[in-house]
Amino acid sequence: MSQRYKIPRGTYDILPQDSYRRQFLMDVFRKTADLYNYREIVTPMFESADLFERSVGDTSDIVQKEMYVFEDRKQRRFALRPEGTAPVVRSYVENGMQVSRLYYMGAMFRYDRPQKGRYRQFYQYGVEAIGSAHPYIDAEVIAMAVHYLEALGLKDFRLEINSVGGPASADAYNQALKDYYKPHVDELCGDCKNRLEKNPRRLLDCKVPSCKVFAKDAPVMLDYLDPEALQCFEKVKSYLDELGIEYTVNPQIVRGLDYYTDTAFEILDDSLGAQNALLGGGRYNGLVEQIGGKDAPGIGFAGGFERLELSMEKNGLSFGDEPHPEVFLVAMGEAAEIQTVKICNRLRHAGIPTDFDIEKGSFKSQMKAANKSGADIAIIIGEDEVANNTLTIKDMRQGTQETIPADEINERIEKIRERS
RNA sequence: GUGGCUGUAGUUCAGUUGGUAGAGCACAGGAUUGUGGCUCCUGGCGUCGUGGGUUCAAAUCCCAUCAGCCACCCCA
Repeated sequence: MSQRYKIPRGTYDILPQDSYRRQFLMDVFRKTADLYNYREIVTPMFESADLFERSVGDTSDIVQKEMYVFEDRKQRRFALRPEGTAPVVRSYVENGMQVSRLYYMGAMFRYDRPQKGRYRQFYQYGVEAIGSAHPYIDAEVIAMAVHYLEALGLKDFRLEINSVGGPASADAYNQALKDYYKPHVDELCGDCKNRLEKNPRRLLDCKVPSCKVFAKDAPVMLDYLDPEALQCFEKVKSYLDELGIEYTVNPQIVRGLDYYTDTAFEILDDSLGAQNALLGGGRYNGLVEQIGGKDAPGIGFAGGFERLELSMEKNGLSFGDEPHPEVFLVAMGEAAEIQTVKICNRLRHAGIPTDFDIEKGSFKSQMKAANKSGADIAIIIGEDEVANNTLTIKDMRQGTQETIPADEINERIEKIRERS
């Protein structure tokens, strides 16, 4: 026997019987983005590794231990994209785009240990609004995220926002944290000892009880914001209030990507388990310039479809209807088979989803197939029908049927469609 | 990268102190030779995740490995 192959770790197949669910999530996202006048952008699944190292940050976990890096045949270093913002900004710069409101959907890749809501290849939806620093845009982007979740029927999520300020306030705050934690270095866990030097903000997130004790009284980020950032944050909040969007300010939100400035936010669903972030985002006012473009502010968010599905299942929400044929043809005998092929073709070209099973032998098993297909209508074509140039139309829901002249088929189908 | 639990038919799982495998669902056919859904009947040799070890004998015990789930971590 030949080798049986297995799907790579941390990946999954979307099987045909489930694909309409993902399609539904994508359709609703597109419709929501249309409402806000955002346009889709599609970028490659891989980019220069360097792009992510510089933007996401080479001290971040994503770059340090989760990125799929490879060389091509000419020794160029590439990475499977671990996130969507850097590629979109790269395209924005490369194509000389002006003020842009963009959305995207697609696979992202991170080498991580799989668990509930976490995969190595996962699918994200996201938006980026580049070119405006107006605080309304912050609120609009957040509003769109909330709008999308509500359009799916979700309710049990909460929005948390924060501001991490610009580079100046970030430096001041990092210094304050270092000063605060320094006297307690010996009491911190190993991870936190490293964090103290590299990224003191992460200390606030530590789950180790002995470290948590200190987090409670640690300096608060908002106290170190420069006046401009603080004012901006206030405005974002008031726009959210005007839009009727509920939120809580959580000064401890720490986003794991280095390019974030000012507004940062997350939408969480606590019923999801350990991976409870439905989506997250924030401003990145220095990123465009850093990637080589003319200085321009930006803000965006990204979320994972997998977690959306978990949350929707948990709440028993609908993913729309599973596709099925409207008409299923049942043929008896060779002459009927040719008729069936022709009628099927005609119905399909008339825009009516139609099918039949050419493999099935007995009448009975064809009827079973018709039933299983979910079709509303079965059209039976047997020897009698061929001889008399008629068709038997059966309403599968009611169980009623009628034999009609073959050329009345379209109007009869129309009638039954109207009823259902 | 670390830890815990698990790995038997397409699927969900059972398998008693080691004696080389079973059920529900699904699927297929039939009861009803031109009528589905309900009911009943019939149909399962499946590398017992993989490799090695202990034993007269391993799905069952031991080791390794791979995979899944959950948690740490990180985040979507």
